[in-house]
Amino acid sequence: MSFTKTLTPPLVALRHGTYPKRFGLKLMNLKKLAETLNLSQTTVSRALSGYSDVSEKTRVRVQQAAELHDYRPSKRATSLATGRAMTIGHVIPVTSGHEMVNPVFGDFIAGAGETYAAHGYDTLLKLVPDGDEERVYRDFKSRGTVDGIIIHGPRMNDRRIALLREIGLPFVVHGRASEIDGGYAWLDVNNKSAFERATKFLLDLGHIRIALVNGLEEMDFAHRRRNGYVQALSDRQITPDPTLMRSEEMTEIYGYRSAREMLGMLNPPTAFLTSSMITAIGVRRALEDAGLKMGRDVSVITHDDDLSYLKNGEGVPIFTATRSSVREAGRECAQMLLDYIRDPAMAYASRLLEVDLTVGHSTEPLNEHVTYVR
Amino acid sequence: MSFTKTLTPPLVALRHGTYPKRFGLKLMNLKKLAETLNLSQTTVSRALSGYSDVSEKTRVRVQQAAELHDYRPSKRATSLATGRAMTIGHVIPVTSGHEMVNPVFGDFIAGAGETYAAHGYDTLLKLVPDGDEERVYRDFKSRGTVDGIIIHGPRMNDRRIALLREIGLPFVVHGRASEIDGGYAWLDVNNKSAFERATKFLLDLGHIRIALVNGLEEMDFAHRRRNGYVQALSDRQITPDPTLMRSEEMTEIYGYRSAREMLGMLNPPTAFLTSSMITAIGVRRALEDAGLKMGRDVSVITHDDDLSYLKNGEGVPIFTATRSSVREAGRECAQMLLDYIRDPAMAYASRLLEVDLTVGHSTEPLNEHVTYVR
DNA sequence: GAATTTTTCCAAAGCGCTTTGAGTGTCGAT
DNA sequence: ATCGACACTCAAAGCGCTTTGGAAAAATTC
Repeated sequence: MSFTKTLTPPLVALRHGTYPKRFGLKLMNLKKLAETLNLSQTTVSRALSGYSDVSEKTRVRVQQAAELHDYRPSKRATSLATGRAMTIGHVIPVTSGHEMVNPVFGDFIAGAGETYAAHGYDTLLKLVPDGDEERVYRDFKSRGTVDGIIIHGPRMNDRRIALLREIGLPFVVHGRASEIDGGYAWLDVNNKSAFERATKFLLDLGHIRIALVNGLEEMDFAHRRRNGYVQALSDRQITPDPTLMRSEEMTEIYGYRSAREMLGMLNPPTAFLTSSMITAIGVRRALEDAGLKMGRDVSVITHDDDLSYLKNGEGVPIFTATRSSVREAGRECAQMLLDYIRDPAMAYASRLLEVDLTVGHSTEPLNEHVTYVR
Repeated sequence: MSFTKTLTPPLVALRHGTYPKRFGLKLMNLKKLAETLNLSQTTVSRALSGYSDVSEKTRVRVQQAAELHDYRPSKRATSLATGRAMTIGHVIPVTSGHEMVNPVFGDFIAGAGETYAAHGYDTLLKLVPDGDEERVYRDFKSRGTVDGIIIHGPRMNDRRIALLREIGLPFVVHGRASEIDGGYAWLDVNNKSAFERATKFLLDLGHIRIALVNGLEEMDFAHRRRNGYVQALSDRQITPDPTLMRSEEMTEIYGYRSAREMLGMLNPPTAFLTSSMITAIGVRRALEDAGLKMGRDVSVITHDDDLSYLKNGEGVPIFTATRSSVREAGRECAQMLLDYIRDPAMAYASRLLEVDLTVGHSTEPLNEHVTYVR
């Protein structure tokens, strides 16, 4: 009797023998532990789970034995028996062409991870090429890999939301999807208000030609930021100039290139509004290349996600910025999801975080006497 | 009969009812599918797994039914039955005080994730406070949560390596641990050679006072880089000047502060060697604040992990750099680990990646006539 | 056409846990 | 002595899969 497998991975993963010899013999399990203690599996299990069911004396005895034999219930078996994976999935869309892991993601997941860990949940990371999301979600659901997921980087009219509702997988959106009315849980930064305030701040300093170096506008957050920017200009009867607005993936290079191009215009901007610190750094580099001093000659405001490795200066910030901690957002999103998993009958929660507008060295009143070297 | 649980989470997670009603009824499972098809569970299972055991005709029939009912075998049940979790763990140490998720991590895991996905493995992310590692590893092992792990940020004489060997959990180290001889699988960048070459390059340009703005020196990679730097100087009969060497977490601020301080010295450095792009950007900012032009006045070389959101310029790089793609490292580490899990009898593999030294705008021959404004 | 091999299918045992429903023993109250 | 109440403990039934060891049916050989 010998069989072969014809299907190839990844359709079906390769099978090997049982668990490697090199890595130790069989582990302790509930059955053996119960035998050792002369107790039933039930009692041992309940003792370790802390049910009032079992006497204090027995519980202590069981716990000590468990410790002694380094026993912990198998996650696989527990989750099969309980029907809960005790795992949360994070799905990160990976757009081919410009594959990149958004730098804010690290801090977000650090925040979320704290919350999960405190509740006994694990974090599953899934990088998903555009278009594959549906397959992944359905897979999560039918294979029971995770108990819920967090959606990153929502697009404007994100199809994923309807999809997940249909599939029936608990989820919380980090951000929002415009044009989809309610019916899902989300946590977002008040992007519109943030950029409206930032723009007004620049206007108050006398700047009129304000450039917007935004993220990709199919991303919901970028769209909202743009709305805030346009709103502020309109409120002062200024017609937004399309040549001053850019929209791309927020890299350093993009900031540099955009600023460089705009500074080369006949009627260049006197202030920049950027969507990330990295991009702002690129803008700054372009300014310096052009012999301009940030602040004195040209003002810059950026959104700042308060990333751990990219603090906005010590004391007075380098950049005037609209700040909102993405790590904190992670913590809160995670809590929302866990609450929701615990009680799915709960109303959909949503939370809108206001930003701080902190003034740094990068903004000053309009300087009329800047010479642009072209 | 009513029981209560006395232990509190997270020691024991709260129990709830079965899976939420809101999220759909019971899913299709093997038993039901087999009934539907008038076949045994065995046959259905084997058909879906592609064993030669079952006839082509039946296999097609089964696969179509599976598709129709959106059936996929439960991951929980499969992994209990096979004894394999089909999950790889990534353990990221989180040092309290300066909690930060290293920015290179995102790209590394993007690379590793590609490899895992291609082999049907999931990625589990675990942020672990310093000192908790042992508990986490033992937990992984005894609960069977993962099939293997990748170790990040090895320290010089990292205790984790011996520990994991003792516990018997397959692992691959991203980096190395000096002073531990063999007996484990690793993949590392040739840090010593990289920094030795970079230093020689600067020496060849006439620079003598070269500052080293390094990562934390308890990190193995930083230690090796320093060795390379010292080696290059010694080879030219230059005694390393301790006042020109810094070692800290690689943030932008740190680069700025270090450069600022050193530029204020009586005998300031004419070139900087930094351990990350982010730090180099800080150095650059300090130079500009001091009215110096990078390249012309002061040279800078940095290590560049080739991060997706922080490319080193277009065309001619901004910074002369020792480059090595951390995403590629992720891919390779993952492959090593999977190979190892597949065949634990395999010899421990190791791989040393050489770096490219690419010349950019940030290095020029020593300029004797720089005026330092203090 | 009988004997043998090959192909195709299956019943049942396990993987290691949780949980239900019930049983035993003790104790104060009747 | 009997009863219910309470405190402990347990056997057994799942959870949803994979895999072993056959067995029946079909194809091949002699």
